[in-house]
Amino acid sequence: MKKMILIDGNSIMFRAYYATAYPGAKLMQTGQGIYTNALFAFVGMFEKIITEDTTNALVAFDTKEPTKRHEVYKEYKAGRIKMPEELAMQIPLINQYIELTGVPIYSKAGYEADDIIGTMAKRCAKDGYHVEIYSSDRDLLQLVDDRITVNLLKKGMREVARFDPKTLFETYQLTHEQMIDLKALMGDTSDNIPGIPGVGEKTAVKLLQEYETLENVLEHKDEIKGKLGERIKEHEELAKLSKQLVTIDVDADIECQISDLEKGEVKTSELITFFQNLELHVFVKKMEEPTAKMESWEYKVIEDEHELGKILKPELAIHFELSDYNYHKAELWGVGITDGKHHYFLSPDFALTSINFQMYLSDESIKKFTYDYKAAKVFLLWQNMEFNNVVFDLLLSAYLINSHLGKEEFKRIVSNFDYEDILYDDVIYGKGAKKGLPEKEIYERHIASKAKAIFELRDPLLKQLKEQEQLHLLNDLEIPLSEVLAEMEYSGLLVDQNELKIQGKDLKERLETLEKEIHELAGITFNVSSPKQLGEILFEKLELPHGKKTKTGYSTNVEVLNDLQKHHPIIEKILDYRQLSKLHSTYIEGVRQNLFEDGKVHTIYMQALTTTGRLSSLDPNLQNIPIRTEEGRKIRKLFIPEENKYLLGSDYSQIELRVLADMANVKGLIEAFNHHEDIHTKTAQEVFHVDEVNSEQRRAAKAVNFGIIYGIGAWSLSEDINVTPKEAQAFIDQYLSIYPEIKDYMENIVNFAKENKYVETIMKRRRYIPELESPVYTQRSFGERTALNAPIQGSAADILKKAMVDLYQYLKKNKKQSKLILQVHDELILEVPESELEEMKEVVPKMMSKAIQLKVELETSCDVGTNWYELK
DNA sequence: TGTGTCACG
DNA sequence: ACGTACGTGACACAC
Repeated sequence: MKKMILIDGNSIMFRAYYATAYPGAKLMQTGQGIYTNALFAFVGMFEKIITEDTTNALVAFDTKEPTKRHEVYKEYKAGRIKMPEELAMQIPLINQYIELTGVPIYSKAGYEADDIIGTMAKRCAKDGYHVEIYSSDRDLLQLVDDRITVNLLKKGMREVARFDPKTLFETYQLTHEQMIDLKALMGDTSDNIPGIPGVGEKTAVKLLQEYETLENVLEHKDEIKGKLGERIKEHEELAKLSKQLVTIDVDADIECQISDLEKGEVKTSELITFFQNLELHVFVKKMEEPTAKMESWEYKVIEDEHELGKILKPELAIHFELSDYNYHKAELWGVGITDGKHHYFLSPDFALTSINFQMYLSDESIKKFTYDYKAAKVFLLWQNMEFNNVVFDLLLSAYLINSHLGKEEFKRIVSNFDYEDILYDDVIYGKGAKKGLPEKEIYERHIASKAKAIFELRDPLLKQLKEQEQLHLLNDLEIPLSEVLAEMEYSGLLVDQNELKIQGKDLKERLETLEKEIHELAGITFNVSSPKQLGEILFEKLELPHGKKTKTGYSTNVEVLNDLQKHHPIIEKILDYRQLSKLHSTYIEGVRQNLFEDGKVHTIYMQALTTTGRLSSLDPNLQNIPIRTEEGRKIRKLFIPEENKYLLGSDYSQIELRVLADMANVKGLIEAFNHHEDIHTKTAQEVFHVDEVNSEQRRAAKAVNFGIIYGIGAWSLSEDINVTPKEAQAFIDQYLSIYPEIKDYMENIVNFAKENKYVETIMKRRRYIPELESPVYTQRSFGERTALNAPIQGSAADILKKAMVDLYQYLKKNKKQSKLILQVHDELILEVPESELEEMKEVVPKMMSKAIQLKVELETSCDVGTNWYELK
């Protein structure tokens, strides 16, 4: 039988909006602040309804105009809350989406979507179609018959309840005709339909089971006893009016024809662009799947040394496809190679055993292009192979052009440069537990296609880098840094396994004791690690005064707990428990899980991830090892140098403030720094007009100095230094009058950002700030703070990176055994043999200080120890 | 998978 | 009326 799908657009749209706009939810938005939550949920539902084999369908919408129902009953739908602005803004998007799917849309002034659906349903059923209606409005159940099925969306939108005459009767013990009378009797608050006051669903069903129809109920009204009978007699007219209102018009005067309901072609490429623009990437991925790319190019599988020998030459793009993001333990899935004209695939076995290939990759005089040089280089180091003289890295280049791209996957990066001949990794390999290799031809081609993309994007990206004056940044900073980081990661950091065991055992025991004590004090056992359970115990069972609440319950963070210390002895224990369990699970267990057979941890420095230009570290994160509390700091004893070596650490003193002093040309700061004054004390002296600064004053001055770097606000500063927002504001004003150049800088940089849509660092690293154009205040304010902070944080990152490259080259040139092993944003840690200790104590801090020439000196400190704990 | 929490610069 | 400092990563829990 021919199938016709009729969709109640309004009803589904509302359901889509409210499914994702529950109280406290943060509505989904694009970077520009366009709301997309309703669209997102609508598409999800729509895709389930409209499938590839749908041939006939219609989406019906209401219009704003009054309807016939308003004419007979002016209170119709009165009191209904206005459509939220956030939803109204999405209606054009939803319409646009439907149009792109090829499904016809219809609406007509004076008619509700219900009436359009009712009328078309009957017409189609008469014409021999089987009709499937989709809505979340139970009113439509009156349309059910042998040829019309109504599907009601359930709450989570995950499933639908399907009603045909049989299931309808099973569910309500009523026929479809009786559904109308049911509503007429009980009314409907959401549409402001009165029904008979005092009659609800239960009573209405009972009446209909006895008398079958509303008319028959009214006819026999005198038989009905008691209050109910009185009410029916009294409100007979209301019931009749209600019936008129709830009856769907199945013969509406609409010019929509069955022939108009043919589904058109999906406008695939436009739809992809639509989703891309609205940052709904999940749907973009789904679209890519069935639209396999035009196979307008061929690749060749290279299987022997002879063939390989013929294709190896300078300036090939080479892509190593690895099974896992953690390349220290990943396996190779294949290698893609291209010279721009011919494209090749190498199997993992061949690539890793070929002598020709090994020689080629390690050759320092042959230039190569790749994507994620560091990943390939480290992977190959584990295979005892080298990868040298890479002069173009697609990942790093894209990251420099727009630092937001670094977080994206290969496909999304290249598609940003309008290169579309690439599929998503998810689509090829699956994801999560299901990740694996598909058919040979599919993944070989995918891997070769990546090499092709690297090659073809090289020229345009280099051109753009040149225009943005960033070639230096790529060639002399990021690519050399990849080599430095590769060696650091591969070298790894040795862990004292005995210390790990001792600290682990100690922490475990103390945690068990604390847990028991906490349970005793609470008078009940519960999971102390569960913020939910803890909140209930503290604020309901123990009735402690609760502070702020979170989305899901009571807040139990350190701040809240500290304020509760005096109320109950349990709090101190909980704070201890929290601290120790953090140390145990994140650091002791974290390190243990990431230990390699060589007794070391091999972190991964993400070189193209942060939007500011900093590195980040993972598996394990070695950039957040505790130091602020003595208890936590002991974790640093786990990390030791190799035998007969020392750890040497050197860090910049207040590099970000110095960068600010330089970039904003702040006379007062420059002078203070160059006289080696304590900058916070100096600031306090100026701000408070005193010679002798007390610790409170210094703390406040320090908070402002920091706050300035983050794009300070009076409110947050007041929280930080415990004064009223007004006092904090006065404090900031005073600060800015002492350092007027900072005030100018703040204004200038925000204006620059608004004009150019980006800000840049000393070394021309860019960060685009789309939030500045957002209509949403919080987004825009965030953009302004970012404009202030990114150049400072980013320049400091540039400088340390430069120092790393300089130092690495020095060590290499002078054939030193000392090597860099850690970078923590403003400090470097090296492993140094005793014989080089004295030299390195000189060289390392000096190279860091001289990495760049600023208007202020870059001071550095230097410490040596036999474990990380001993540094500083 | 999202949330709360907390470790670092 | 509203928000309420920049940049990260990891863990446990709850759904």
